[in-house]
Amino acid sequence: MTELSKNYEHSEIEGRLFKSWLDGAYFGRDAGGFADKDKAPYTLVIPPPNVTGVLHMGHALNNTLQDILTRRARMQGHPTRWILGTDHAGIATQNKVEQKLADEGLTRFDVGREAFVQACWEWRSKYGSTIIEQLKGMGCSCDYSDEKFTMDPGYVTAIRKVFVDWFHHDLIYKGHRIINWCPRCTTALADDEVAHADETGHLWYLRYPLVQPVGDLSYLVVATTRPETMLGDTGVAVNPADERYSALIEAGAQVRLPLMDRVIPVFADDYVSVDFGTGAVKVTPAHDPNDFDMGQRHGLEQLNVLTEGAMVNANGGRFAGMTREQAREAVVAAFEELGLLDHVEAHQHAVGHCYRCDTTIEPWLSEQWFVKMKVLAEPAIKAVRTERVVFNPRRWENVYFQWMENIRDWCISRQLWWGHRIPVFYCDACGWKDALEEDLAVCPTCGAALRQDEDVLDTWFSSQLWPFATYGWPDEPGEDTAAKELAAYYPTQVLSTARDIIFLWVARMVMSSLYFLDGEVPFEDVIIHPTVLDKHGNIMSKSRGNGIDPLELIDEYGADSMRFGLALQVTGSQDLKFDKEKVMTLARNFATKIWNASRYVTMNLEDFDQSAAIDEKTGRVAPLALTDADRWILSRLASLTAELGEGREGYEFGVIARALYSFIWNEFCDWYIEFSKGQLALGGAQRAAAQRNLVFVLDTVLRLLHPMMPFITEEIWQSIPHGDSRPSLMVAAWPQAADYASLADAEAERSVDALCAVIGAVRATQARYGISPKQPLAVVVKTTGEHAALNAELLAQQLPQLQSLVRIQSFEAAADAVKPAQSSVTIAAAVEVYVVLDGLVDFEAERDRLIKERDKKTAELAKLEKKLANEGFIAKADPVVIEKTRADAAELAAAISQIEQQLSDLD
RNA sequence: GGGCGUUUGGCGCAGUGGGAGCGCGCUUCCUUCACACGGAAGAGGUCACUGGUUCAAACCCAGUAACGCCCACCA
Repeated sequence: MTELSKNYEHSEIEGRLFKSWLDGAYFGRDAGGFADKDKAPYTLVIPPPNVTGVLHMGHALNNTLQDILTRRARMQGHPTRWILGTDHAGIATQNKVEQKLADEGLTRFDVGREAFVQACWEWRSKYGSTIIEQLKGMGCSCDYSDEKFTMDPGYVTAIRKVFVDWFHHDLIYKGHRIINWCPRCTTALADDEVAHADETGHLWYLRYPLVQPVGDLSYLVVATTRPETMLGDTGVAVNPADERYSALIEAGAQVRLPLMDRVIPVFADDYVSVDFGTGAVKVTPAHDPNDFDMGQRHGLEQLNVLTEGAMVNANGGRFAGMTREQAREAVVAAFEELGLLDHVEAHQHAVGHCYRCDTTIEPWLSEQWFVKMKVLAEPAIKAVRTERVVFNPRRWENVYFQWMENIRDWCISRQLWWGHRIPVFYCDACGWKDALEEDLAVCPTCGAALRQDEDVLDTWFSSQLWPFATYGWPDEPGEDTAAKELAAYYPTQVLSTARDIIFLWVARMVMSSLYFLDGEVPFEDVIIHPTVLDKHGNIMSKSRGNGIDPLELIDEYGADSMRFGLALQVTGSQDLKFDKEKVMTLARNFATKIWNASRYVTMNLEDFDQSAAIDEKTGRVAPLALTDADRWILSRLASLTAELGEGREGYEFGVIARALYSFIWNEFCDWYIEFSKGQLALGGAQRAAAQRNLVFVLDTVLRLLHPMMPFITEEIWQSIPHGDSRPSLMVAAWPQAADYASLADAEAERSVDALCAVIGAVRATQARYGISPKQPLAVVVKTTGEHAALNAELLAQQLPQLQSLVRIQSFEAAADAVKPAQSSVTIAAAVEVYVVLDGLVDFEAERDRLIKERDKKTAELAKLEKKLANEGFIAKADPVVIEKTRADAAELAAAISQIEQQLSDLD
């Protein structure tokens, strides 16, 4: 047992305690030997942070929540494991390494694929564990002894098994089509990796001359937001029902494409809407997905005019070599020069951007690998419909359904070097090709050298296997370790993550798990946590410069305060506006309060007889309900343990944090500690009981608070004589509500409520008349209501507690007490409190106050009487409510007549 | 164009049918032996608006408005 220092210094304790937890091996499944093997296991997988990642507020929140769940489950005795690891993060990591090369004036092509991949591995070993260290700084109780990585050898095996299986079941195929292309990353992206943003651009109206005039028409006007793509136009489309153009269709009209001098057909297609633009659409099959479809339907040529870096290629004639931005300007200028620019309008439209580098996406025609999603999605939809997987809050299920029900094939190939290379092998000699789980050098049919596909897989393709690949699935031949682990610990209990990866990640884990693990779901619950916004409600972003660095918060306020501050603000429906000053001050003050309350407890234990307080069965200090104050705080503690819900109620982090805050501050500190001062001063049995209860209540709340504030609770817990033999609070037993239920005590609560009312009345009287708190006062209390006689007795017994809070000259409590002369009156729920003011105050002020009080109560009474006069209320309301209303009205009426009486007494 | 969320005292937020709460800030008082990152007493709100259901609505229903987020191939 150590003495608690005068001030709470988070920086002094955090590192030391974390090390002691590591040394105790509490982060593993058996919690250093303290887990209860008979209990159900509890497992969650961390959303693997990118190796390029540094802790941001979203991580701070998400990992706080996961650690709360993990620590609570561990204390409840469940064999608990929070599986840790990182994601290789294809594009992000490749960008970092390319940037490093660029600093040396090199590109990846200069060093070659092999050396580049090697450089990525080196980068990862150098920087990839940054975020892991930051998680430790937060106090996260992940299983650090077995860290996973999405490119571990076992993970590679998993990837290849998945790919080969889907390939052989025709769920993976290669297709030539328009995909989202990032010209800066020079790779394809999946649809959900494209972020759309509304931008104000232009709608350019271009004139395309007809080869042969038809009627009055010598040219067509088409509207476009991307004039540079006209270089690749191979048709112009109109709606078949559009009468303006029906003559053109009948005549089989053609236009001569300006600048390119190419003759292209005018045709009719239902896709074209009559009322947008001019009703005539330029068709660029190689650069627009809709145009691609129309091109397919009408046999148009697909003319690619852009390079992979989004420069105009040789097909672009004299515009070749320009960037797409330059080409846009040049094309518009050329049209203007030719008198073919009809007009320009401002136009708002959504533009796609790369989610990794924000570059404008180019729809681009290329050969890519796709996964057929419909077949996979169906069982995944069903798993959520049947509540085998439950989202919290439930409304996110709608988002999931909406996407899953409209799912499109998933483009999984990336033109990168860092990642899982697509395991498809080709024989150029005989045309053989196949997907293989093991590399193969020569063709099995003709013996020629094989060539492996150049592309790598989308990072999310590997992430989707995370919940089971981290168990070592699939087993190496001859081993069944993973199978055993999965049988014992799969599915995991909960996955906590941000909403923006519901599609990218959550949905895909459900699909792949159902497919590869015999219909098993990857997790039972999904927590979609709020988004952390700045205090004005804006998304935190680099460009806004409004981000808050969690590391600074930890440094300045401590990890516990950050965790508590975040947890406190988690509610089901609302995003989290993070006002650093307010939240962190609140949380830090709370930590200080707990620290000081604990110091108070330890400072009053010099003669504590622990052995007399130990419960033989548990070996821990047990409570002793001696005084009403003792019985009251124990009863309140019983309520608290019941309030911290089990199961999904345990996801109500804000509710739990608030319950703990208000119990500790407003009940334990504000009242019980104050009451205890009187008891301690009395010595004997009262003192002993107070000591036991202070230790017991503090012990219990530290346990309850530990998942949210692990460091400070551990530090204090190590310093108080709770009697528990466990070496760490991390592995101490969770207070079960059932074990505390017998402490509930309605009578004690009533008694202390009355006492608090008396104290409140005296304090208010002092404040009102400017009487010094040091001035001892004569106080008479008349108890009223149902338990008047008993309450009078109970109050009289609490004189020591009363005296710890207010200076008393004399005290009397009785059901038939009489108001002393020259006294003020305060009427509360079950008591009328008279404070003798003889010679202390000006009674005119007391008169004014009483009149105000009377008027207020009269107004309240009128409200209740109106209600009671309402026939509907009497006929239909719950009898209990009616009874309560009647009682309240009677009480008010009595109070008013009391006040009237006092007013006349003043005369 | 669809969908979702939010709207409660100056600020940030709780509160899912029976007398409006918390923290910060504000006013007044108090540095006595846990804590001034504290204690005590106060002031401050027609719970966005309109209509409906109900004996009773911040809470349920319908609609409106503002703000925010997500999804969507109209050039």
